[in-house]
Amino acid sequence: MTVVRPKRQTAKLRSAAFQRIRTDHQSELAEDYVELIADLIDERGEARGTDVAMRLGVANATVVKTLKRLQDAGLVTQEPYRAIFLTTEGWTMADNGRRKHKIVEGFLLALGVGADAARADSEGIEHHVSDETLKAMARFLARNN
Amino acid sequence: MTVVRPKRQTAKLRSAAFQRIRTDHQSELAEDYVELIADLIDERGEARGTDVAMRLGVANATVVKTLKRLQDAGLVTQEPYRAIFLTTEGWTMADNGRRKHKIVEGFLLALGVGADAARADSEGIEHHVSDETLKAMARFLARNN
DNA sequence: AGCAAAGTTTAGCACTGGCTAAACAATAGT
DNA sequence: ACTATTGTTTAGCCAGTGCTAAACTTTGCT
Repeated sequence: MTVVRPKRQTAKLRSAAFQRIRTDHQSELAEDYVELIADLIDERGEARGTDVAMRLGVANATVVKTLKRLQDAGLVTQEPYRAIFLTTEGWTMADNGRRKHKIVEGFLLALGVGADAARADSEGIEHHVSDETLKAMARFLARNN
Repeated sequence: MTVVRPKRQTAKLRSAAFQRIRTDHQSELAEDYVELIADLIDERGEARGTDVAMRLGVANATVVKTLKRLQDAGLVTQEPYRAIFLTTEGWTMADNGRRKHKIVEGFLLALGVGADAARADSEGIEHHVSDETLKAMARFLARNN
């Protein structure tokens, strides 16, 4: 049975997209946390670990552990048994995420997707949208306001 | 400092979206593998671990380990030192993924996103699109063919 | 003030998905 | 047929993200 040999040159290029997805996944969780913490602070004046756990649907202990990493990453500050704060860097990331989120969700709605699906899907899509695509969505949104 | 207390009832609902993202992530890798294996079989007649590793941009050993899991999951069959095959279930998943992929990528192109970004983004977005959103994209695509 | 309830953290486990280095198998060239 | 090259698997490491149960703080009530 004759089999075509691989073309190694093109493979490397192709893999870039997958590589981006993997690194995206790393920051994804961080963005979700930071965005959610920002929302909580805006909504209630403070963000507590339990609320984060609840909204994310994970155990308390998981949040504690993740917050430690986010703290190491310089996105968040927290004293034991206290509320969570965002650093400047954390706020930047949060605002960025929220901006993206809003565009993606609005875009889906404008496309005719129902409110529930738009909300749920935008949560996942948000992290995989390049600037270029985001601009295209914003353009569409502006045309179909 | 007065702080508004959490509303627990709504939190549970909100967390559903995040929960879906987490389960999505679990199947995401499987879908990527299976889709890629299907492509390789179609393109070259067979899929080998090395090619998968190359295209995914991942070490060979990682692929071996993952394939073992996919085999346990009933998506793939493989003998040591042999090519990889998809089970019926594997083909179903692959075809489904490729269908989705095509719609999402085509949609992004129709939206005015450049070819490179469309390809890269669709790879990531593909896994976070509900049927409803997919239908909306297909509709758009049909209108703007 | 003291104690019970509620909230938070720690400890320890499991699994996934990545890696490198070393061992092993298959293939191709002489 | 042998050997060198290439391809594949195993072994063993690490970090991330999840969990439960137990320990420890804080808070609120009498």
